[in-house]
Amino acid sequence: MLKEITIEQRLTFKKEEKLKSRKLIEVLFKQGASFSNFPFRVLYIFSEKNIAPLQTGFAVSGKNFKKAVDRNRIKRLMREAYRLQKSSLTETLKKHGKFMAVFFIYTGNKIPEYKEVTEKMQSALKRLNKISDEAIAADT
RNA sequence: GCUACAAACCGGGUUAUCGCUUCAAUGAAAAUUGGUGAGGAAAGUCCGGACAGCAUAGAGCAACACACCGGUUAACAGCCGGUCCUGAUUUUUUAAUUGGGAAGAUAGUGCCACAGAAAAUAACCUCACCCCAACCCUCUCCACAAGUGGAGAGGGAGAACGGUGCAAGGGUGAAAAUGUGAGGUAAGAGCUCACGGUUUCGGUAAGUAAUUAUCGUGACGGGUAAACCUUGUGUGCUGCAAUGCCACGUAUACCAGCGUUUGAGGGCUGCUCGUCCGAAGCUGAAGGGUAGGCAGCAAGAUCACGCCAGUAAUGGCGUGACAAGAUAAAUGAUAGCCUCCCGAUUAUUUCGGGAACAGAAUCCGGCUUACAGGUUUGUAGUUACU
RNA sequence: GCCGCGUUGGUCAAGAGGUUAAGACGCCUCCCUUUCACGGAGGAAUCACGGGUUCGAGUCCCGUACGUGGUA
Repeated sequence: MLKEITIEQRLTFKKEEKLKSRKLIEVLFKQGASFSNFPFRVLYIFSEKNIAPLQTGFAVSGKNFKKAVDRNRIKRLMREAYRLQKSSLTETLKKHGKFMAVFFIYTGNKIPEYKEVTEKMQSALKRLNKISDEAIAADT
């Protein structure tokens, strides 16, 4: 089991997988659906054809964290947790030719521990997985 | 050695695993390999530049900034050295360290609450003297009701008003016309004199100069220019979201105003001028589209070391180095060990917690603010040893 | 990134360098009323913070903190 996972794939987070298009972000904020899973608020939308099946962005409010150092720290933790756990969602999207844009916003007002971020990210991704499954089922 | 102060510098290290940015090589591609990757403040955006556009960057006014002296620089309100004034600290007290200031108040205007006679023209009160009415005393003459009245002369007394002196004094107040003593006077006064104080000008000595010392001469009329202002010097305006190019995409409908050679409007400046564009549209309002890429953009007032000039800031020469370039924005995450700090336990140790301030966005020179801990140097104090 | 503007009771705010810092709404205390409301009397401000100029700063100057606007 363990051997298979390590050989199977590399857990990367490349430039193509980052949500960078200003236009798509605007659409996402205007029309995208959302749910909140404290301390995250997650926005998502099924998009047109794109260079990668899943594009993601991360944000931290400047109101809660005034120092750039703190914002960077939280974004890095979120990115790391996402990178290590996103594989299953990407796989299902790939299989069915779906494209998705997701945005994570940190709404808490304390700098979190890495452990906490991983746990919460896991549950958030699970929920996203469920949503995409439902969407695929509705299509077919 | 310890303590205090000041200056300069450093501001975690290492191993493993998994990632990110960018560059190079290989490859058809996927990718692989190798290099590379935050700061002293990257911060605040407070000054000064470089660079770019605006006409070739022009003129005047306005506006803004600066202001002891010398040096330094690409430039500055910075920095270095010095002079004077003023506050704070310290038993080196005629000193040291440090904070703040220093063009002009004799160019003009304004303001100075309350209190006070008065806040700047010197007025007012008070004071002294002169003039002088009432009044008092004495003498002479006249009248009669016989001790009073009137007139005149002399003397005393000196109110109010007025005149002269206009100086000192006047409970205040942050601030009131140079302080003390003597002379002088009707009373007084820098009115005069002596010793001082502040200061203009001139001479001499020292210094590049600010200035200092000293001599002579004159003056002595508050404060405030971080009030307006005057003088001198400087600044054209806008900023890399500047600017140039490529790609993609749309639509200018309706309304209002101005104008069509008699010149609307525009060229990123508050106004005026000048100048250029403009042979017909322009502006406002409303609406539509795009918000992708490349250049700018990483070799420079660059950094490190050494030598030389200089008190220093800084400059010159030589050698070596190439040292982030992202764009919803990389420079990281986890674990262990070492180092340091705090707490508990304490011969050692062990356990728990923590790792200063803080994250490039066109680039430099400064300033300001934040900063655990450490290193070095200098000065002062103190103690011990030789 | 770059360029601006502001900060006065709980809130909205006025305030030519000069006595004890207007006003409105709200809050608290007391009076009136059987009680509530209305009405009346009174109270509450480190003028964001730290320096400086001045005899004297909410006001003028410098710095800091916080808030806020514009800009492809």
